[in-house]
Amino acid sequence: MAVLGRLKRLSRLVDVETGRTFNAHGLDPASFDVLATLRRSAAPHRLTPAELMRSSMVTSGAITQRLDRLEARGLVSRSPSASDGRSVVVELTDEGRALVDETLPDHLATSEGLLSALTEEEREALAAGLRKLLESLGGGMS
Amino acid sequence: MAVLGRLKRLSRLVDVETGRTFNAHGLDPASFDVLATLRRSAAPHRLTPAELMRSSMVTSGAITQRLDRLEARGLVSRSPSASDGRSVVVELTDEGRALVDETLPDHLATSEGLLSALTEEEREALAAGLRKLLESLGGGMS
DNA sequence: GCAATGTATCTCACCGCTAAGCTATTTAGG
DNA sequence: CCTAAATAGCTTAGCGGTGAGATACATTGC
Repeated sequence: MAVLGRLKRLSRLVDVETGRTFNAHGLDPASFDVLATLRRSAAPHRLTPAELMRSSMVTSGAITQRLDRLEARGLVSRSPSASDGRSVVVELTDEGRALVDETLPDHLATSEGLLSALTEEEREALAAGLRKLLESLGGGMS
Repeated sequence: MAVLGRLKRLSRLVDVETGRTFNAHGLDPASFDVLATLRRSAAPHRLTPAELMRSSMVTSGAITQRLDRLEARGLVSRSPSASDGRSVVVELTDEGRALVDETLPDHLATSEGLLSALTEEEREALAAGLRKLLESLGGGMS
């Protein structure tokens, strides 16, 4: 049972630490989440709000508002989908790509730092346990 | 690196699942957190807002508002501290104690269910990894 | 074809938290 | 003493999220 409590506390600590990195680049975790998801997608880094929503596990309303903010800052663009009249295509602007490319290395370094207490073996054991739990809960894409 | 992503997703899933249990008893996670912390404290289940704040890792403003809600529902009482004029003593009412006692078994069952995919050995490995990480991050009380 | 259902996105009211700042009280130092 | 700093709790503005619902378009089955 101590497992779930630790999981929660650790997740919170990780959020705080990674959030610091994002702030240093003028981003908040939610914005970085969207930008990084777009960046990870195949060039030309275009996704629909629905895809972003599934990736981020937030509601459609949250995605709309995140995109509003990012679009207002010129980091992403929204344009109507050619193939589906209900849909929208979200794309990283040059500025958005530059910002996420500048932030990502720092974020990776922060992540690495957070795990530095564990040996490679321990990390794998932890990752395996987490994956198994995620799979059992149908959390998708482990 | 997959570790941190899984950690976050799993933590979120756990929040959703445990939240369902709390809702079934007319509680939200934040309220249950306070009630359960009070219940865990030695009889007569009294703590100060500052103690609750440290236990829950939220800001003082959040505790004030949680207590406002709980007090309005008659689940806790607030009275001035006899020994420190700045301080307040929060205490479970009979009704609050009854509600948390009714909810706790369900919560434990839910928690157990969430971990049911793991063997005892796997749980211990996971717990050990999480504890080591928490310690390395100075998260306190592992 | 067309009605019924489903899907994609956005809108809006509400909610809980944070961060900053307030008041009141306690503690520490000159 | 008595001021200065620390601590306890509360207030409030603002933020990002949810959940319900609206709108528009797409798909399915008759």
